[in-house]
Formats: sequence, C-alpha cells, structure tokens
Amino acid sequence: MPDIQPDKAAAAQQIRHLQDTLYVVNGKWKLPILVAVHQGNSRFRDIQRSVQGITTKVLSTELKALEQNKLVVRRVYDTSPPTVEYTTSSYCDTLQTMILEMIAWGKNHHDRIREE
Amino acid sequence: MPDIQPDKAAAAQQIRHLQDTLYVVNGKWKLPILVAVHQGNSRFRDIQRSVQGITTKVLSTELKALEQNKLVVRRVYDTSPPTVEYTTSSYCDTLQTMILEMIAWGKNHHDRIREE
DNA sequence: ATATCTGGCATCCTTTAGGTAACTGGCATC
DNA sequence: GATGCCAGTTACCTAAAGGATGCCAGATAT
Repeated sequence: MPDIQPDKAAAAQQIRHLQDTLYVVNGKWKLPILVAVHQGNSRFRDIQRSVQGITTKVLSTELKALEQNKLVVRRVYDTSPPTVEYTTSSYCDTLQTMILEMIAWGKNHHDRIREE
Repeated sequence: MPDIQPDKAAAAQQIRHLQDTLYVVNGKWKLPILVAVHQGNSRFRDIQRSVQGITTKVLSTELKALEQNKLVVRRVYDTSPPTVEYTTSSYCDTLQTMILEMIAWGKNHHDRIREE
C-alpha cells in the first residue's frame, strides 16, 4: 500500500499546470491582444483598433503585463514624436498551437450555437 | 481597389472566435473544474478537493454555468440522501486538445520560470 | 488656423469575480 | 446524543477588472 498514488498526483499536477497557464493569460484581453500583435499590428492605435472595444487604459495595462511576462517586446524609436512598436516575442510563439486551438474551438462553438 | 480586404477580415474573425471561446471558459476556475470532472471526480466534494482552494459557493456557481453551456451533465439519483453526479459531456470532449495544449504550455512555462 | 494623428496617463466610477462564514436537513458513525 | 458527511444555499464583503472621460504635446494633414 503505497503512500503516494501516482495517478492522483499526476492528475493534481495537470490541474496545477493548467492554472499556471491561466495565471499568465487571464482576463478578457491578453490573448486577443497577443493575436492582434502577432497579426502584425505593431502600433498602439492599430492594436486598439484590432481589438474591438478595448480602451487605451486597459490596453496599456495589459501590454505592460504581457511585456513583463516576456510575451511581447516594446521598442521605442527616437523619432519625434517617438515611435513605439510592439511585437510578439519568440517565447510567445510557444503559445501558437494553444491559441490556434482556442480559435478553432470558438469557431466551432459559434457555428454550433447558430444552429440552435 | 477592393472595399473588403479579405486578410483583414479574416484576422478580425480570428480574434472574434478567440473571444467566443474566452466567453465560455472565462475565470480562474472553469477549466480546472472541467479537468477535475474529466479525471473522474463526479461528486461535488471530490471535485472541491481536486480543485485546491475553491469554495463551495464558487464551485456551485461555476458548475451551473458549465451545465448551461452543456459542458457538464448533472444527474441526481433518488437515494436518501440524494446522490448527485457530475460528468463531462461529449461536447466537452471537443475541448480536449485545447486543454491539453494549455496544460503542456503551463508545464513548460513553469519549468522555464524555475530555471531563472 | 484648425482638425486629427500619435502613445499614452490620470481620475473617477461601476461591475463582476471571488472569498468568508454560517446554516440547512437528512443520514451514518462514534 | 454529539459529531461528521453530503450537496449545496444565503447573506455579506473585498479586491480586482474593466469602462468613461478628459487631457497632454509634438507632428502632420486640410
């Protein structure tokens, strides 16, 4: 009779890993922003226009959080007025398949709801 | 000069699909609960024990939302006291690959953070 | 000259998510 | 006969997320 049940421990681990992911990409906006930037919208206002309904305040806050988590890179160019560019990091690419799955499921779900 | 730029429209669609998904599985708890139930925890208290830190109130609320979105099924058996069982629906299975990707990324991310 | 663009920041406010604690009512256990 | 288990509910409260509005300063476009 082992003290540790390996399957239970593994199950608990899975949930913890999932929660780690959710901790990084929580909220309504972070993933949509990531996608918008990845699509090539590098300027603050372009991102705002791509992510419908987001305010500058929220966008600003979220971009900072994403930068801290090394998912986006912010570059400021010494023009006048300064040009600011956001790009996704190479680390952000590791989220690709996950995000694509989320997009695919959303499409599927939307179609399913429409049928009812 | 076409009025509609198909790539732009497609890009906007992707973001909308992603937001549809987020709308269904928002918050800290829904996905962890789904995983716990999928792992075979069918009883209310078992689920609560599996999803560390969740309160009965939150679990109760989230289960109702998941039931409404047809991701979990709630069955009551006419015993005394009544037995209640939660299971994931077949529709919930369509989330599988997405969730597995999220778990995988969380594990990878966790390892990466630890290395720093 | 006036309007509009840029990348935000500051302030105020509302909404929602989530947490705390207490309680229920039958049944089984000590 | 007191305690504990089950599956929750209720009321109350806090913290965080998110939204509304106004503003800045330098530049470009009309």
